[in-house]
Amino acid sequence: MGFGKGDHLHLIDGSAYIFRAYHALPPLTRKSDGLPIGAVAGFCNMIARYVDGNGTSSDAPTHVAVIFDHSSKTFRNDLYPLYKANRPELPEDLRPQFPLTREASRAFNLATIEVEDFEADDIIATLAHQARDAGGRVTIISSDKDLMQLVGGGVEMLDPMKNRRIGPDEVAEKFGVAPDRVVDVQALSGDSVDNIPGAPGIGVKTAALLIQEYGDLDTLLARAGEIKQPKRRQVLLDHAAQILISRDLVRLREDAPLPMGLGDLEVRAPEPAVLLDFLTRMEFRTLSKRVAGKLGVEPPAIPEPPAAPATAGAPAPAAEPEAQVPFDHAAYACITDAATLADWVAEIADKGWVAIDTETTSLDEMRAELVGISLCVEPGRAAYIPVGHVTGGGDLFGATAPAEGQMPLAEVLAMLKPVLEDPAVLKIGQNMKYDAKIFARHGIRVAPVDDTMLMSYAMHAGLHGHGMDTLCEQYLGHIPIPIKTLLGSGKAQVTFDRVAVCDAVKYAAEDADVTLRLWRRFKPQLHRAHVTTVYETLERPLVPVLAAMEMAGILVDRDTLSRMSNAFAQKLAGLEDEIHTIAGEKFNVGSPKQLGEILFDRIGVPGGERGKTGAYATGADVLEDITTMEDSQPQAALLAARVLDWRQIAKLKSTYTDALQQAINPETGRVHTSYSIAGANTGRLASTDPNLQNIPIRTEEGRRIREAFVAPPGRVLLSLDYSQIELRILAHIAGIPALKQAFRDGLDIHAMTASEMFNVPLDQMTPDIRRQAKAINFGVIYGISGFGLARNLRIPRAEAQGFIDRYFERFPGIREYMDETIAFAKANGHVRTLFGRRIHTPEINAKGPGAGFARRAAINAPIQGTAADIIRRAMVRMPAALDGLPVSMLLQVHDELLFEVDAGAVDETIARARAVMEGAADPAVALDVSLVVEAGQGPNWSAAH
DNA sequence: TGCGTCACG
DNA sequence: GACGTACGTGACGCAC
Repeated sequence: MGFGKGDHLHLIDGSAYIFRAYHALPPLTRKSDGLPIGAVAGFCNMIARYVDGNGTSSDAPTHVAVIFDHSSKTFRNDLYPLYKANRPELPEDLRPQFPLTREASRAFNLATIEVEDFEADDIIATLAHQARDAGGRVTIISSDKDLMQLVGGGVEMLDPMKNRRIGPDEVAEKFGVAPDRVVDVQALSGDSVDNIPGAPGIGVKTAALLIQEYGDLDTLLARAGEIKQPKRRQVLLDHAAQILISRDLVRLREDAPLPMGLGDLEVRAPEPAVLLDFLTRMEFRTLSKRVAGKLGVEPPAIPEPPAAPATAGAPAPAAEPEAQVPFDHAAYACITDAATLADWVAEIADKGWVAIDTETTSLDEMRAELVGISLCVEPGRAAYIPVGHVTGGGDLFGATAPAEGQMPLAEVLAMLKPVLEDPAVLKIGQNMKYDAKIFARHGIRVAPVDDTMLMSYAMHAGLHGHGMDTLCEQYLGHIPIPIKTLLGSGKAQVTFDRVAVCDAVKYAAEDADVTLRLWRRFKPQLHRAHVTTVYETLERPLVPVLAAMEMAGILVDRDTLSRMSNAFAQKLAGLEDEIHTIAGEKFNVGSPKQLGEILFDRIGVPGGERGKTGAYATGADVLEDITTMEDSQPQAALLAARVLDWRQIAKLKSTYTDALQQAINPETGRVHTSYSIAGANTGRLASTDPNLQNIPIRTEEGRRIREAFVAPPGRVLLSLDYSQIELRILAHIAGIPALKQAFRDGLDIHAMTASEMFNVPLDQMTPDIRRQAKAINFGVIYGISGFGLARNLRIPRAEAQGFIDRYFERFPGIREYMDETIAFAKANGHVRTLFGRRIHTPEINAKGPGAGFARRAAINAPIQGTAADIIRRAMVRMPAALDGLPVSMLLQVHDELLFEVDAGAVDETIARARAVMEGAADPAVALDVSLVVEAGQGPNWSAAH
């Protein structure tokens, strides 16, 4: 018994495991008595996976311990009473699970350590220290950044979720300094989670810079007076004591009194009787069976409680967490013959649902070729049907041949089509719009569908992304096989058809498996989150509508773009020469860094603010200011003016005239964008590849790009857009009588605002006064601040604040709306639109500047989100309303819908589409303000406006 | 890959 | 009283 050179100690951060397990799993209870055991179940699964992993690892530990926090109060509370003071209260159903997790750890025969008055982190630090001194190696199984200070000299970390090793390089990447200086950086930057104060206004990046420059914290504090930036200098001088306390709080103790020595931690196999007894008492059926199988003993019998009554529709949540059915890649089938596929199809039809996923050669659905299809009908049982895999391609000519043993694509599709189109079989996907488009290109109309991405979006917008990897990790506690491991990355990246079939099976089938598990979890949660209506009316029905719009695409005239590109190229060359002459030297005009150095260092323009990277800011607002310095800085003023011209043209050329030509699909001759439904937190769509929601319009030169978006002969483009929809929604939600009346009277709303605020009669309104009022109106929607308005209008801050105060005075209701919205967000962690869409605001109760962002976002979200809901409702109803007319809906630009229609059907289309749009809130919400839609038409998008 | 910049609503 | 600030997006080029 002992520990020395060649030994390898694993230290498992048990407390972190518990919290991870608790949050990853639904609130499960023990069947027989209702004891909450979700966290214990998750904990056991993680430990079981860990033990299994060691069995097959060539780098298995010789010693291992699981470390827990003893209680929430430690010596750090004596150092700083507010330590961890803003931690939320421990959930009621978690506390009783703590002793059970200790018991679980012991049942797996793992040394289990906790020490009064010390955190788990200190015990880990102490053990790591001892093991290192003894000449052994240490792996800390945790992703807690607070442990990163221990890395180095034979100690490394392993992130158990990402299965990623964390060595000195990874620590340096996170903190910007070597592990031995991490404490210094943390002392400066503080930590809002643990309520460590640090130095106000200094984050990790600034802290790392300072430590890099001065070597260590003590030197930095001793020489703080030398710091150039006045704010930083003052902060360090004023808060030295607080920073030193912070260091004591973050520095881990290496002298925790331990109840055992390293030698006592030798790896021991579990005692089957002890472990199975524990699992049996917890009533973990699946895990008991699995563990018994591994240990080669008979699984224990656990009496099955009486079955719950069957419910209609979606299946009830699994009795045990989904994680209890392991993701076992070996259990996934590869379907290569018709008989097997027929069995699967029969089972799908019988079950009434299937999770489905397609593998293709491209993310662009309009160009992607189908490579394989995966199916899953119950957790853990999934299959992959390869149809388009190839072999070869490595030689000079890249010749390939179809991989052997694949069913013909046509036969597979013919067999699947009946279930895919069967109204009684629900097709479940993750981002189904993608798969539906692939199938549509093969003549299959997939319906009905459910989409786990959209379910998550309806429930969790603002909390996290909704991609499969995120959802799987968050809700299933599992990291799916990264696609990169199959395709590689960068230059060496290949398309999915080049992946060996046996590798593809594991990856593809797992995706369908994950999707099905997510669906079983999310489906019953929708109504508990009160977002069933949102999902059923604003998300799910939008999938086929958007798929049709994207497949239709818009006709773009390549010649027009090409001519414009050439003209831009000439103009750019001329401007570039001129700019170089003015500057007196050649430089890259497109480099903000080089431009800044010329303006501020060489020419000597006063001011010049540096950004995060240390380069001067040279944004349009900065350059515009410089153009006004004709008298004092004539050279710089001229240079700035020409650079602004150059930038505008360069933007138009690279982003629009050049890129759009690339985006024209060779088969259809049209441009097909892709809308992300779950991209923007507020409910807005986002357009990508290419983005057709930011085609220029504000300047004359830019607007000409829209002339390249055309209708084919005999047809016209038709644009319908909501007039002032966000201000109308504001008038309704905040209940502003003057604003509502103005909309009823059909007034120019910005002029009315100006008149009301500045006491100018409408018939004496000047464009400049109206412009200011317009900025204030928008400011209100954005969660106005004096600073922001001042910057926008380029007026003194006090004056801007005066405007805002007057606005609140003249339009009572706005202030109340803002206060109530923020209070709601603080109490509930989310805000809602008029149609019930939830937008989470997790930062609203934060301490730092994040709270300011969150407050403004919370004010804006119900307004922007309600507008987004309204146009979604219109879009969902549009196909039925336009049925029979020779028209296609092509694009959505937040408050505008663009159609392509036969010239003879324009009036009828306008009438029907306008009725849908103006009535889109009905009958769910009766708006106090009517919605007004303006229409325009023409041979191209510019003319249609 | 992150940042600065700029296009849109 | 200080903090940093208009809301929501996506794409491009530069510099690392």
